[in-house]
Amino acid sequence: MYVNTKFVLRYTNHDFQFWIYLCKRMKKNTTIKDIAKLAGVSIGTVDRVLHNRGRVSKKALEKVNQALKELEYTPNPIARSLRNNVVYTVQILIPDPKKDPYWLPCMQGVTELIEEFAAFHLNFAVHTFDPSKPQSFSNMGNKLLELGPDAIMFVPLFGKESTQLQKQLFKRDIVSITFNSPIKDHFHHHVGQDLFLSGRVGAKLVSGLVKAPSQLAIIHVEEAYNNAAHMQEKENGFRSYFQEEETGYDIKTLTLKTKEIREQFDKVVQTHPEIEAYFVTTSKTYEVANALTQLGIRKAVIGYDLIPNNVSCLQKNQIQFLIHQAPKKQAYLGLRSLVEKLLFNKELAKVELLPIDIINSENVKSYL
Amino acid sequence: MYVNTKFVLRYTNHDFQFWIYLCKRMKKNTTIKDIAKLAGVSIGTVDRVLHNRGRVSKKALEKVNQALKELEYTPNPIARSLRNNVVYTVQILIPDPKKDPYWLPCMQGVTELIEEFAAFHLNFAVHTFDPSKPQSFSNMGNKLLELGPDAIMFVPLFGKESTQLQKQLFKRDIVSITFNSPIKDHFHHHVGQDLFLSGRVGAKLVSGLVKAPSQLAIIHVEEAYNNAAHMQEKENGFRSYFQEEETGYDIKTLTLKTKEIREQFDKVVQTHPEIEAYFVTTSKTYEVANALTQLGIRKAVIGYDLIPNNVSCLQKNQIQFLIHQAPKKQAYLGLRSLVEKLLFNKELAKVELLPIDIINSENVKSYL
DNA sequence: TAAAAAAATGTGTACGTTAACACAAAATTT
DNA sequence: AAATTTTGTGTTAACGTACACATTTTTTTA
Repeated sequence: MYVNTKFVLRYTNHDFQFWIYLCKRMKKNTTIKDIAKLAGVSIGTVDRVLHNRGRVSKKALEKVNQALKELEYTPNPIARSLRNNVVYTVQILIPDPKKDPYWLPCMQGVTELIEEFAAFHLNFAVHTFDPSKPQSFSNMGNKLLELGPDAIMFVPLFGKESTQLQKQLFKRDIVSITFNSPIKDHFHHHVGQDLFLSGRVGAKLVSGLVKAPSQLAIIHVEEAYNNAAHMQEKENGFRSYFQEEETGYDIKTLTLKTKEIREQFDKVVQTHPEIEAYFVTTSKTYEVANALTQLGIRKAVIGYDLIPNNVSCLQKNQIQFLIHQAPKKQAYLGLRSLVEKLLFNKELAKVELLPIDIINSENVKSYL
Repeated sequence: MYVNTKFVLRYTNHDFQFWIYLCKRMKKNTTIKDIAKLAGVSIGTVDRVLHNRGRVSKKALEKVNQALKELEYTPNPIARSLRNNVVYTVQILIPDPKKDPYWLPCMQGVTELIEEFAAFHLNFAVHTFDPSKPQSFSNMGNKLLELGPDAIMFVPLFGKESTQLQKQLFKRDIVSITFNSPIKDHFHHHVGQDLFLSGRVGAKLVSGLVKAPSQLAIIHVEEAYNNAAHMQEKENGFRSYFQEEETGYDIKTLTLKTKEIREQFDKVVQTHPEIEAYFVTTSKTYEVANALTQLGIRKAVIGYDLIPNNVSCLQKNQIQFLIHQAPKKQAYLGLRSLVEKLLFNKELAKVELLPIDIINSENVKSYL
């Protein structure tokens, strides 16, 4: 990232790669002053070149550019931030954690980042929307646009509405990043997980717990909002594993509605007693686990997310594995990328995929 | 951490906790100037009070302290760092990655951190020692002491030698942090994993793969260096799980020597064909997996660390699970804590325990 | 009581970047 | 040709902290 400090990375056994690295970094920080001196102009002129502020003769421009090239100048972000009275505003839009506890960790991730960058001139505001109402998302999105922030991070829970917001942001040159839910037309930046791969991870876990031949079920729990794409990716991954790696498993896909989940699931168990393992593609995993427990049936259950209900089932061994989507980490890293873009002009990655954490009753403590 | 910036954390539904947070943070940064003004003295006097440099009258001292209390002053680390000509030196001592690939990621973690803090006045030097020679550790340790660094991070691979180094560091008031290998007498700071818990995680994974009644084996691979404590903690955790949570499993503990591992292990398989699962407490897990493959036997194998040999076995399904000790993350976080202590006087945690990552053939890609 | 010494306090400058400002030279317009 | 605008350039004052040095005040000594 920023190279402008003196340091030594020594490698006792003279590993060459590390020596090169060392040498490259050991040079003294070049400042705007050095550039000015070498180019034979004043620092004011250098600054005008650096910021494209015009009022520079062709001759001076060339000399400065030459000097810049020779000395590999990188601005000192510390000095810049100290001097700069520019206060960047970052708006954050996430689903209301009160409607779905899954989003609570995002708040924590955001808070953590804010504290970390407290020394810089940044202005954050967190806004929430109702995850069951696309209209709520659109409304808040428009409000944020009116505030004219320098950057926005949001959860693109609704495909159409998100794309629309994205277009507006693009038009206004507002840097943006999304996290958690993937968005189809991504000419933008995103932090998330490879959902297809996470489906495969679930499949592998199931195949370890339940030996072939066996009947498996994928359970989609339909939320009020449409995260069908999300669930479908997981299903595709899950199925791909069994198609490519193992034989002897038969897989059913069942879709349940959140509100009638108990009745519907009881029916599933009655009509398909042969199902040995359930792979639930949402954080509603505990619903399946609880239903099975009440029916007095022990089957393998694998699902998503460390929300309290799921963790509780995990610890009672009613769920064998959970896949952790790490919302806190996603929010933290997304916001961090955004801030580093603003402050240090660090390039934003198109997509940043986080590791897929496997959680069981034992390591769960170490993640909370 | 540092509170001195203006920002707003708004929570649309007026969650009170977040409002309080917001209010607390919204106040303007107080500077040394504000203090001076309120106390009716010059900034020089305030500075002398802040740094206990003496030459301040009792009256002035009181006034300044009063002002400091009233305005909740926190120094701006940015400005401090810009001004400060103090260059902190940080020495790092880790086992030579050429002798054991496990340590290579540490180098990467260190490098990453160095780049991140490039804008500050820091001076890093990485040194290595031979993980099979305690003498090598002691020698390098003494050399580092002579260099008189401001902080040291090291891997306390050898108990006795590490404690000795620790004492010297303590005597000289050098901030230090250890990582990866736990050290017994820890009046110091440490980043690592709960090894007992990681043993339990392994046990839980085994119990999912192999149904009771069944025979299990814990394999310790003795390294040239003594990490017996390390392995013992994992064994204790492993056994505790089966004592407390499940019945019907019989567990054998076997200790093999690295050099004669093949012959020794073949004997184990011959004399104990009933063993259904192997829990290997070191990164030499691939040795067990390879031996089993050559003998044409399929058993459950669970072990430690994402070194290339292990990953390769994992992908060929010769190892079912690996527990990731995240050496890169450990090195990165340890060094980061150290640096933040030096630059921002942030308090060092006594112990920082990282999550215990479970890796299978599918999610392994997302960790590399 | 004056001079010298000691103590207390204030001032100025630097860190590197940024941008307003001043000023001269060149290019236009009147 | 004079007046005005445009353009190019250098100077300087912040941002907040830290410390050397200058200055003032107080105390001690002769």
